Amino acid sequence: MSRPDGTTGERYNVKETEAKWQRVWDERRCFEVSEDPARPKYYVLEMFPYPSGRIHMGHVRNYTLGDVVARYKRARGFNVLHPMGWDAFGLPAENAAIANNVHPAKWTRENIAAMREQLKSMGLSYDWRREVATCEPEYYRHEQRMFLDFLEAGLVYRKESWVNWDPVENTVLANEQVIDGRGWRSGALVEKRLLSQWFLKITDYAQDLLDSLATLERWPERVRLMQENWIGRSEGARLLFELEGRPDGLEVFTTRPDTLFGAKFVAIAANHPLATELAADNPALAGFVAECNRMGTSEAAIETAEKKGFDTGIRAVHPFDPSWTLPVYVANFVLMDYGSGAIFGCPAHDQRDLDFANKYGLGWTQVVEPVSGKEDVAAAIARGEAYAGDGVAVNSRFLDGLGVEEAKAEAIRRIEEMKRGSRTINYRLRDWGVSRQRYWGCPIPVIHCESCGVVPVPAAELPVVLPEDVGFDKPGNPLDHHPTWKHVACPRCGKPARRETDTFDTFFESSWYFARFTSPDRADVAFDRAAADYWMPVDQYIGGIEHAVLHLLYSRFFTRALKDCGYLGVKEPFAGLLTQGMICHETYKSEDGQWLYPTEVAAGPDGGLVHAGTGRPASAGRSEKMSKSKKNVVDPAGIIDGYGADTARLFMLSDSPPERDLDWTESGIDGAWRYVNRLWRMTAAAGLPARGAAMPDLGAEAFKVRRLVHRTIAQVGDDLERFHFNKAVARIREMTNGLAELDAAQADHAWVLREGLEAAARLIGPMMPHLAEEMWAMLGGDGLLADAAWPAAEPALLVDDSVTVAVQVNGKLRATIELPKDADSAVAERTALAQPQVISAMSGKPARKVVVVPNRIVNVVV
RNA sequence: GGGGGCGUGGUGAAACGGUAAACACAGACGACUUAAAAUCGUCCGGCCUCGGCCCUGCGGGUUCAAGUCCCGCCGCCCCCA
Repeated sequence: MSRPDGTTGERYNVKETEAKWQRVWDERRCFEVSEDPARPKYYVLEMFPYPSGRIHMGHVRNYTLGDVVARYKRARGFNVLHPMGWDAFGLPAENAAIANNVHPAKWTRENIAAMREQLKSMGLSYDWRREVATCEPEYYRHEQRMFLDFLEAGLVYRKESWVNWDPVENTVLANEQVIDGRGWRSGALVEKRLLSQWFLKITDYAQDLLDSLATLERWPERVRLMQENWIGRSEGARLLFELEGRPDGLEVFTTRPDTLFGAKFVAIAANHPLATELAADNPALAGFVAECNRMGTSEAAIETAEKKGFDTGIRAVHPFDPSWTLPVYVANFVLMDYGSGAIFGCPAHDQRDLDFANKYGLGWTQVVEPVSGKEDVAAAIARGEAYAGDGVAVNSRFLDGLGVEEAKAEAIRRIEEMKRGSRTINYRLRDWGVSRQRYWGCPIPVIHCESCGVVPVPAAELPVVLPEDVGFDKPGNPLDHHPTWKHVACPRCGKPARRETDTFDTFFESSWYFARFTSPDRADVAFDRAAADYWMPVDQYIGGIEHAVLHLLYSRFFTRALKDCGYLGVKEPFAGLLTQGMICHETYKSEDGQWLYPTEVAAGPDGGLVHAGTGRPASAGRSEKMSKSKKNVVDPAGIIDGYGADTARLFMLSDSPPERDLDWTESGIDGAWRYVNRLWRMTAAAGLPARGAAMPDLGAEAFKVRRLVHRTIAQVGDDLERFHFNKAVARIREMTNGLAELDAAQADHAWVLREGLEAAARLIGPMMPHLAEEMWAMLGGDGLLADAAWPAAEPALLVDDSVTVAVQVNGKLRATIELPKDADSAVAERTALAQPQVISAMSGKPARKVVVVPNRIVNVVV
């Protein structure tokens, strides 16, 4: 396939043209915006990138989608805010520092500069004046202030807590950063450790975060579902089991109080205070506890592990029967942070409890009888399957005969009556641990004093600037090793004290950046309230589905917290959300099974694939998400350099809907490239009448195409409103095919061709802005296309005066007929029945019924 | 195990319950060319007795009409366990 070769004349010179228009937009400050109460605002935001140093195809797709929306809304008259920035703190910078002996700050800033240039080569309509980088004190000083305000507002607390410890990264991981018991980045097996940590009270907002999901109508249903599941509200009861021979009781959480009479044991978490106490003088138990602590804290890890327990010898008294006692086990499947860290086990109706009871010979009693009576609970239990379904209480004294829900209510009522517990709502969501034992992050602005305890850094002393003179030669946190930084005087008593050396989880920075873009220059406050009130919420947020839970949930929480602390006026940050699919590519392997880059593979002489360097055979595997590890990546820089930004953008939009995965193919990009050139050639070809020339009388052919042009204008607008970019592209191509049929030598054709090309330029404007601008200039358009209004279709041309109506006999297509639009049903029926194919299909039988859907179909039933 | 989604030509995909496969990619043939590339044109789900018949993972159902709605399977993907 040919690539731009720089020749002038008949060829479209992409490089020069794209650079030219980028320069013009820049010089004329086309995309710089400010608040304008007179105009409707529209805030489009793409998830800001981590500055790894190079953009990848996922970025190209993400930012193309955002740019189409931004440019389209601008053409529609909105005051569009479209900013870009850098999620600049994080581990890779420290890893690079260790590996290459380069300071994280330098590494990050250089990466930002390189990526900024790459983004600029895409021709994105950002207001670059608003660029922020989260690693700069000008940015993070505000979040230090927020933290102090949250502290003040009671939204922050510090506690000793069991954490997921990644032994490779030497840091704490959030539960959601632990996948299958391993660190999400390092892949190392996660351990449990007890550390003093800062927590944000996201659980205070659990109910509102859940309830408000219903208001997020322009969010994908599945993202809302994922958040709902993540928050994990469950209703149940807390109840007290007294312990024989001990003054204290054991508080147990259960969602199934109706199964209390099926209880066979009580189990507590390995790090439950009672377990800790008992382990102190019981080495065997201490050993068991230690074993449990080596396991990850994730629910999945616990679920897949073999159920194990340790009998403490203590007996718990059944709340409904003082003479009935149950053994108390320490069990590895009970979570300290869920509920109260203690459960009672009902083997007949809970799978985990049954597994456990079978292992330790604890027996079972059926207390729920399935209503249908078809299922044999005893037989199922014999097979090792607990019955967790609905039914009626049995063997349960005063609960007998009640349905599961009624029995739950009655059990709770009795428990409350006895003052042994109460109804509770429990959430799976836990408070957000934000402390990280890392250097390249925002310092947590507190000071630890021997006499005063934890003292917040006074607001006037912010920001606590991350020192840059640190070394990475020792393991652990360089802030700890810094000779002077952490030594300060206590702000309260003046005695020597030390700074907190932990930094914030980097999800902290990304939880408010969207609002910072509304007033990035304000040094004194995080947000100019008027600007934030004007622009927020983000009207359309676009990014990867991988952030469906974490980033989006933290941002929703943060926005609420900021609202409650007087920073913002809204509680939901993102009114609309579009989650784009991944970019996939075929994978390749050499004959010895090594992954190969697509550029290392070539077509062999016999039609198969070969390794381009060695000529040895290679093989292609299925298309998978582009990843460095599988080498199935294509560098966007090379594509943009070779084909231009417009070609890359077009390909990103044309073949698949945005939320679906996109297969990157060489032939696909070639196809996009050919179309870019086709449009340019059609425009460059001579013979068009002057702009604004009066419309001549149009012949049938010209009129037909003109109608196509106007229909396309209308449809593309609809498609873009709904983010059906692939359909918009298809329709524009269809229109182009129509325009190509015109003969510019005929005056009426030429006139329609000019109108059609102008329309094409305007319609492709959001998608291929450079080509559009060039076409607009060639066609003699006024000013910049970037500033031009979206075209309007002539309504009269959108209605056809005749329509093709399908004729079916018994639901099978037999003929199509041309009818005047809105023809009378009787006319339609008569015409349909007169069709020879219809008559023959009816084979002489009378029509029993004729269904006429005007302008669409006639169905004859015989 | 629970929840959600998807399943349409060789491929990516279109299709308010109303003419399945628009628009592309790949492929085949032709025109232009000394030739190639580019470009332009024609064909392109299957079967076929050329009149038709069958086609949206499989099996049922609702409807005048089902890719679309309902039920049950099978397969794949995602999330949670």
